[in-house]
Amino acid sequence: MIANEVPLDGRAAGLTKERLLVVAGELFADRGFDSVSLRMITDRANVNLASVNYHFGSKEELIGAVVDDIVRPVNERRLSLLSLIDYTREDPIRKIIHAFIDPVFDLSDSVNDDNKYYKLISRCIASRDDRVSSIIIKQFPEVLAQFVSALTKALPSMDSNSAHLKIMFMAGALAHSLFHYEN
Amino acid sequence: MIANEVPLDGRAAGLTKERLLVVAGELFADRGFDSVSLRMITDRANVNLASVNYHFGSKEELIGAVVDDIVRPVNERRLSLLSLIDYTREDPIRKIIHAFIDPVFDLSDSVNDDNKYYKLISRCIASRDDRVSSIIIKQFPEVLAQFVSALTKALPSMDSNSAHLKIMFMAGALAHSLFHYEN
DNA sequence: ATGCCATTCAAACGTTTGTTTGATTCTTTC
DNA sequence: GAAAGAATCAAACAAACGTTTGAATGGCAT
Repeated sequence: MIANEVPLDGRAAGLTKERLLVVAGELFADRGFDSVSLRMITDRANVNLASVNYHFGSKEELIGAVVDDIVRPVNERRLSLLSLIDYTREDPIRKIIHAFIDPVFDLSDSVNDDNKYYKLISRCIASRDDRVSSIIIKQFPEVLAQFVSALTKALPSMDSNSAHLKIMFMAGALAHSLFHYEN
Repeated sequence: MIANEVPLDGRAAGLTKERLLVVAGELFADRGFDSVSLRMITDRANVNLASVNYHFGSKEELIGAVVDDIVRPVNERRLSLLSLIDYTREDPIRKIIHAFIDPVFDLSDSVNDDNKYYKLISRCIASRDDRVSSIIIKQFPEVLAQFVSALTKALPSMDSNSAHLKIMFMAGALAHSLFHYEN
């Protein structure tokens, strides 16, 4: 009576959907998005091949879900840290840099087996693949703009083009460091 | 009589082989190695599909040939510049850095249409794809070792692990800058 | 127990992939 | 000019891809 027309989404455990996200993330991290087939993913996850299209619609949307799951919390934490900066106090630039970099390393080790998230994030940053970048591009321009704005606020003499380049440079160095990080 | 059993390799012009290398390089730079099919390449090059396997043996070996053509001269110039450094004079570190970076920009503009070589080199550096890295890995460890050695020579207080990381960091920043460089 | 609905499953779909084949064309050598 | 060999071509190959289908399964409310 109270709620009979409620959708009741998370019906039956939802184990396979979650397992797909985890396994797909591991494989994408290790081999890239193109080289990993749905059959590799479903075999390793011990689920049926069709479940990818059932739960996500397509491989492309699976990639989007995996990437989004990883990138979103990092970017949210970045903006959160950035908003806390007091530009009247000392060394705001150092704090800006930390606001960009630290959230990547805040991922708990249990979730980051074999540096999975490091590899995955760096694959996203380094990718010029239209499908991936169009997914990340939804979030990153906002983040980029905020950091450019923060940098010009901390260094009024710097124009925004220059700030833009410096943030990208930092992102690239970070991505590469993550990508080739071992042990 | 003089030479009847001589192989005479470079027989008929070899136009298609060269055209394959050029076109494949352009496409690999823009879309990555996996996403480009042999049919894309041969169509754009106006050659027959089978010519790839005829001239190179396989797609993998074509990738190897394309990458090698681009990376080899850059690395050779790097080592050449590095060997010229006089460590008793001023600012050897700056020269080491320039020895690593400058050769990338020495590529003539005519060969580097649409930043093709920038994108391609950065794809190689950023790639964890086994096929590509196993090709580059043949050259790069030597280059890396030489630069680590140079850096520890210029900065005796630095251990080789640290030097190693710094070179990789520089390579990553360079790759990312090249990759997202427009105009 | 029955009907309902979300989920899982094996099997097949049509494409596209890299590769191979056998005939044909062109160039070179004697 | 004839024989030989390298290079090109259209066509087909098997394998792998993402996706779709229709039946089987499971739990839940009635």
